[in-house]
Amino acid sequence: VTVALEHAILVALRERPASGYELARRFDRSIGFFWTATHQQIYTVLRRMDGLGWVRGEVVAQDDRPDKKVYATTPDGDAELARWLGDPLGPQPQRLDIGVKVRATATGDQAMVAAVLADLRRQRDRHAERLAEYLAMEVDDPVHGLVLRGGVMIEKGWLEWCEDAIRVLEELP
Amino acid sequence: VTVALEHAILVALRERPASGYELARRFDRSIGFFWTATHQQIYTVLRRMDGLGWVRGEVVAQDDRPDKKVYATTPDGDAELARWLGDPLGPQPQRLDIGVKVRATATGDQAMVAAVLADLRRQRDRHAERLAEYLAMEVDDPVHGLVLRGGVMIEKGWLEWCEDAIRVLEELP
DNA sequence: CTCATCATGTAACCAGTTACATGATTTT
DNA sequence: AAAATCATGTAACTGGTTACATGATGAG
Repeated sequence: VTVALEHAILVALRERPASGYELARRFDRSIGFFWTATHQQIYTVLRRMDGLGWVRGEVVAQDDRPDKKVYATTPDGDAELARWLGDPLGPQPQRLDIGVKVRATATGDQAMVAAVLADLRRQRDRHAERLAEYLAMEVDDPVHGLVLRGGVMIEKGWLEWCEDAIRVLEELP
Repeated sequence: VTVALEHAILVALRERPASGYELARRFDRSIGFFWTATHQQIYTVLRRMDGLGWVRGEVVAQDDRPDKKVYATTPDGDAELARWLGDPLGPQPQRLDIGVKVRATATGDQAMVAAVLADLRRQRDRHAERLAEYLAMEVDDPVHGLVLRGGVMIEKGWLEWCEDAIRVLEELP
């Protein structure tokens, strides 16, 4: 295993043991800055990790809600995480749809430019929204602050770039 | 088809017709800012696109080198590109290994912090390198300039964040 | 009684990666 | 003769997405 959801889950479970359902919600928030995952995938991977002995799940009965299976990391899981941390990361693959779209306008007609402009405006608004969300968050832990600043940096960068792109495409021909 | 390599290839072929081999090299450079692809994948996808009628390949004999198959977009391919451009992009999935690694240090021991620091320094150097590369490039086309500024923005942002992260992790406990 | 939330899964599919393979031509 | 570059592919695998499915519990 080189790099996958497994390690993100190990990190999350070390912060606090959780059920698949709870993990899925945490992957929509803080951890989701850097990694997203659906509940289907999380359940599947948790079972595999249990089989590998990296985590151990325990059924917890609940009165007011359906029962849940709470997972925690094992020493083997911690060892695997340490191994992965020591493994240097390769170059991150870039995959940016909006960049491809913008590039298409270099040889595109009026209609294509208009379509990309519409998408750029949507994208700009989305980044502005997320930036506002991040700026409203407060954290005490220095590492979480660092992670948050990463999110702010990304959103701010893209927001400015979208505005730049809109300006360029509007004044194109 | 919602969003995939196909559209990046259509954009590239509209800029200039090319063989699979040539495309693969262009995906290592300019287009690679926003999309990467191996030659294996490119050949496979080109054949499928030929089957769909989005591109048409023509064998070109060469004296000094092996023959090649040069592809160009067709009207159907252009139509498919226009359709995709009009289709609003969904939220881009974030997947950032280094962010997961940094977050692991929040509950990690000394050895884990040291491992992540080492990776952060490697990552920082890589971003600095790429930033220098981008800053050395010159373009005339306004759209290509825009795309290049996007690359600069990303690299600069990550470079600063890596430095931030190194500072935080060094002064941690 | 119905809807929202909590909770857990299976199955089919797809895009992309990795490993393997072949052959022409040019340069050293 | 060997190595580098140009050129094109196939096959197996894997991580992740999408669609489908079920059931408990509590709130209105």
